[in-house]
Amino acid sequence: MAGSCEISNIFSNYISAMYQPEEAQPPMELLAHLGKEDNLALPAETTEKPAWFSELPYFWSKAQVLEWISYHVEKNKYDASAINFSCCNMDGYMLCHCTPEQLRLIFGPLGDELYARLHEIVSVSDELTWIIDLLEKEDMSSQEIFQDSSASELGNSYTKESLEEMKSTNPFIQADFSYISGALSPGSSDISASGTGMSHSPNSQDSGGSDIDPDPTEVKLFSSDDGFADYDKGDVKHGKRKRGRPRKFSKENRDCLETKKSKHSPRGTHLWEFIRDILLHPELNEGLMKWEDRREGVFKFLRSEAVAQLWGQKKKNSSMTYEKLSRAMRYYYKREILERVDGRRLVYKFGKNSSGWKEEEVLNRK
DNA sequence: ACATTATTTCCTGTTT
DNA sequence: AAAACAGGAAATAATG
Repeated sequence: MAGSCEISNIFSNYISAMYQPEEAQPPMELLAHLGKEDNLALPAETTEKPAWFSELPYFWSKAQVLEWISYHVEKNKYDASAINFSCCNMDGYMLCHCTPEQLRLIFGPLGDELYARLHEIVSVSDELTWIIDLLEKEDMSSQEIFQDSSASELGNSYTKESLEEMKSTNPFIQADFSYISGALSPGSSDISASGTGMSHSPNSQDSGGSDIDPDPTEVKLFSSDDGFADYDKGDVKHGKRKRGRPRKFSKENRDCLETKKSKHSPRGTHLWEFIRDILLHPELNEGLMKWEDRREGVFKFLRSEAVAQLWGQKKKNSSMTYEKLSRAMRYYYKREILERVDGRRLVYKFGKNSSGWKEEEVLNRK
């Protein structure tokens, strides 16, 4: 009941929240707990989610960037007429690479605020993913993590400061970024640093697709008392599971029905887009996949099971495997979203019906 | 309520 | 022998 248990739940919640871009569960609630029960007033006015709400700034589209800017203009009661909006034609990736000076140039005094808020999100996400990493990789429960000396230091300082701060400044942080950097779980031994992308996995074997990842059935990210418990969970070993997509647990949606989602298939919801986005952000993908031929759109899975786990997390399906993911990939051949590359294991190629991966396209934003 | 789309799951067989 | 690859078949979730 006390600390550790709670923290474990908090993280479970947080993680599940992050891996689920559509269903918004206000993270403030969780953060408030971290901050010791309720010492912070919740800026509850988050009934509706902006488009940038659920994604990592790197992946914001131009429209999302604009929305984000508008949000801060409003919030700061800033005089928008002073802003040259023709200069705001950038996507999240570009935005993230702006210096404070550049932002100040475009947005005036608001530029500093924007820079601060932006990097708050980014840095917090990095730290969060570090912890998530530990949870996954070591197959530890979060209690264990927080009892672990070094981890608890990090965990605590981080929960207290960054989370609290970020909460007070940006209530919307609940990014989907985690799907990229969340399970960068390197080897099964090297826990050093991963969230910010430092180590280049030296092992890019030629055919060892399934490395490090712990047994998929062992991944227990979600604690059991929160509605995620009964969710199929793939009893892969014992009884046979039913065929087809795992059934959705539909509880847990009590009053959040008021926030109706208008967009049906938001960007990044398809497997090939997910794969593409990993490829497009090598600084975050920590050796999950790599381009074999950037021009031609040929790529390779380096850590196939890890990618599958990530995909599973995004889809809230803890029993995803590369085998199943690859079946979906093979269906893309017929639709020409992918082209066949035979003879080369774990290698695929984007087809004419895929988009957004070519260098030109990337440079011209999404 | 029904149809379609995009997977997800399972399986058997083949190839590397 | 262990992974991947191939696809067929069927199930399921979300959408239209």
